Amino acid sequence: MSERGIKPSNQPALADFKVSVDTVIFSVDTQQNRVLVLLIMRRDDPFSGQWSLPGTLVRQGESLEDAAHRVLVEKIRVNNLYLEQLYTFGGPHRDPRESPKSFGVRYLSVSYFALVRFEEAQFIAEGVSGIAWYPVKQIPSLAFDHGKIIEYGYQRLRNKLEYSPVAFDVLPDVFTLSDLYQLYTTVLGENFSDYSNFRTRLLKLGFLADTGLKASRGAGRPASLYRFDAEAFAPLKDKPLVFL
Amino acid sequence: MSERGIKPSNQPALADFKVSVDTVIFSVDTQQNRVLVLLIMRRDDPFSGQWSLPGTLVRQGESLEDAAHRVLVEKIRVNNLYLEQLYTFGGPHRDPRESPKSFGVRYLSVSYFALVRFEEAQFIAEGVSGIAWYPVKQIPSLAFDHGKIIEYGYQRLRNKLEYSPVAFDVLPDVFTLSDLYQLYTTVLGENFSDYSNFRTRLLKLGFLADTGLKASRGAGRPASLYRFDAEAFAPLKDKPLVFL
DNA sequence: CCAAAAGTGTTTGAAGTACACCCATGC
DNA sequence: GCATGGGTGTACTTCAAACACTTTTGG
Repeated sequence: MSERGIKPSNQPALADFKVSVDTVIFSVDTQQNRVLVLLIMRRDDPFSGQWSLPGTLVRQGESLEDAAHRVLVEKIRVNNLYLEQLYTFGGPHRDPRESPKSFGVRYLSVSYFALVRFEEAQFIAEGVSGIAWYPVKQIPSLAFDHGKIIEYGYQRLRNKLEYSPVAFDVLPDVFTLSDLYQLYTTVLGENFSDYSNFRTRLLKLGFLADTGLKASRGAGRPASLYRFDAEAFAPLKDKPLVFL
Repeated sequence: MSERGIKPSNQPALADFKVSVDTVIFSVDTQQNRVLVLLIMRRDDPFSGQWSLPGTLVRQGESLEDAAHRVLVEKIRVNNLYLEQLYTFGGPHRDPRESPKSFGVRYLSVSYFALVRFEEAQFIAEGVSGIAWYPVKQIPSLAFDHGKIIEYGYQRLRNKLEYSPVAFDVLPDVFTLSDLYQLYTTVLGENFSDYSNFRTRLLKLGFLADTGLKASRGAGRPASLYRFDAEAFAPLKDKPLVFL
């Protein structure tokens, strides 16, 4: 922002960019203990036939968030998800289209981080070809630097779980405390806390409302169903709230 | 990244971008209890004559970090600072140069967050006109959306202080425990902890090495000088380390 | 000797850790 | 009744908050 719009001829040439918005969409299958990422099979060059993150190039008059939402709604048909900006990858040579033939155009990617409820997740990829959920532990080789973006996003997911209520964007509206615990162990690993202590701490925080309903799942005592109470949580926002 | 390089005519037009890198550089004057931001007076349009963040437009073949460093080294002559990416602001109409006349070119800003030691900070702005340190509490009206970027950066600074050792990127190599405490109160406010408790906690963490030297500053008992021991800190990296 | 700044110690209560144990259901 | 998963309680330890007190300097 410190150079002139019309550049004097003695100034080095500015780079021209196309900007893509690529989103790492996570979902968690607590039953099978897996964190999932939504991938899309590319149909066009470059990297045609390879898996990649869902994304698009930003159009005229469109904001970054708009572009992200456009892909989510039009292409993947996802609504109501948690979305936040992740990181911007902008080095040269990250896109093979950056050849001299294309007049030196650079491709920059603003990545986003998103979470979907697993219930909704299931029928997103269903039947449609060229779109699939992959476990984070088994991501195939991806187009561009999308592998790196996923790693970065996964790191963010683990961090966020510890100090923010993102868990409730992944869980269904109504859930049991073991669902919640399962989610945490799936993402964070086994050794973060004892179930009993996790339970007491979370309930003491006071933003889990008991619905009075019970969930009976095969054998064992039926579990109480809880709902996340956003209002009760509000005062705790910005506090150094620790779930771990 | 999901559209073709050569767009079919039935596709909506992609936006063309220039990308700027703008850096919020913080320093902390613990003596005067002030957090400072480095600002630059713009000489060119748009916003000529207004204060702004140091930044530049990315050139051909240059990475984002490269561009950030170029400004820091060439224009501001700062070396050895902590630097990390902050956020990317890319909505349309954030730059007045985005007129129809300029063929719809958009301006996107990737912002960075940086910290300088106050010792070095002082002589950066010294004598040179059009460059100055402003207390965060008294930032004037800025060019573009730079005011918003600073707010975002200041938030980051406060967060980072609580869980990462950025303090030692701001303090001199060798410092007293009250220097450290001063830094924290300056940024976080008075009520975060008692000096005596702060002291015990920090020393117990074990990454502050006593140099054996003493600092005598006027009246009062001389203070021990400490040095940040990066090796001793390494194992604590990524841990939910809390300074607060 | 007194003020100023650095550094130590003690008391108290809250919170986390690691368990052992009781409860309700399906088969 | 017994295996299975849900839920409660307790003893132990660690840690943070508050504050009183000692030490070393300059004047």
